[in-house]
Amino acid sequence: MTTRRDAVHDTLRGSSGFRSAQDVYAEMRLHGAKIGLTTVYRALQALADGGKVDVLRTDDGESVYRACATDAHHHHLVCRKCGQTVEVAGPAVERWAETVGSEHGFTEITHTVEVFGTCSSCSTPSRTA
Amino acid sequence: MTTRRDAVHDTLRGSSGFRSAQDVYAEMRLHGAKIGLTTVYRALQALADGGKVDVLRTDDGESVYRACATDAHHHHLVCRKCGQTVEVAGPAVERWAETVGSEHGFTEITHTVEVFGTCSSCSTPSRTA
DNA sequence: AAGGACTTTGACAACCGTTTTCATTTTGGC
DNA sequence: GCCAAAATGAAAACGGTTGTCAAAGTCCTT
Repeated sequence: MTTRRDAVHDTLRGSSGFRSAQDVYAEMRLHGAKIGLTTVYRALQALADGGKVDVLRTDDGESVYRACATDAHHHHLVCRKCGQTVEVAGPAVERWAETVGSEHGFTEITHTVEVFGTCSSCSTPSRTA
Repeated sequence: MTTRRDAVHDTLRGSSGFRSAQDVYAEMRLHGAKIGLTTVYRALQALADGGKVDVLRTDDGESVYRACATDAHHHHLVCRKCGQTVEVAGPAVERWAETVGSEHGFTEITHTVEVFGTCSSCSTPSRTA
């Protein structure tokens, strides 16, 4: 059954940012779910393989996952403080990547584009109190 | 002394693609260098911190390094077969990232952009014999 | 319902790249 | 030559991730 996998997917949907496998595991346990870390990893991989969630790597090599609102190709604008993420399209970037690639004789072009910044909530100094 | 660090830097310069710390270490040992893995890691970090080399993460979480021809901000077009890398500029992308970020109220925008493809040498089928 | 084959699960160990530790060596200054 | 500070590197520690494998669950057939 895919019950566990769905549970993992649901947990991910409950968050607006990217979460690590261990985050998801911890949260599920907090909410009383009976699930093992191994299963969370497997569910996340399956979800990622099926294009149900997006994956990216943090600077320290951790894989983080996020349930995307759309199946279409898109990129992310991630707040480096709170992790809040906005899905953004970048047609211009897609074209640029293709162009740059073919100019140099490369084929089967793919690309990774992620934008980081500090969101308005986090950039308001007096908001931390 | 920075002798070891220079040696690491030189080794990196001898390659046209991104190399992992362990790759660099292995190659240096092959060429008879007396150096420890720890030192290679430290040298690579120092080089990266000083902006002397570019770092990125492979899909499996390994850090790979490359000696850049320029200190200026640029991106990479990497062959997914042989690793050959071309440095590319993308002013349009820089602007796009800024625009997208500020449209959503984000500040201090940074971005990661890498383009992957198959280079002309690697895409020629009969070249493998 | 019972039996059996196949799948899923999860505790735990193994992995692997990376970082830390710490004793030793090297370097530079006096 | 001597001492203090920095660099080195072997080995241990670390941390996220993956593999192992036996136990549990599921589904189909009888």
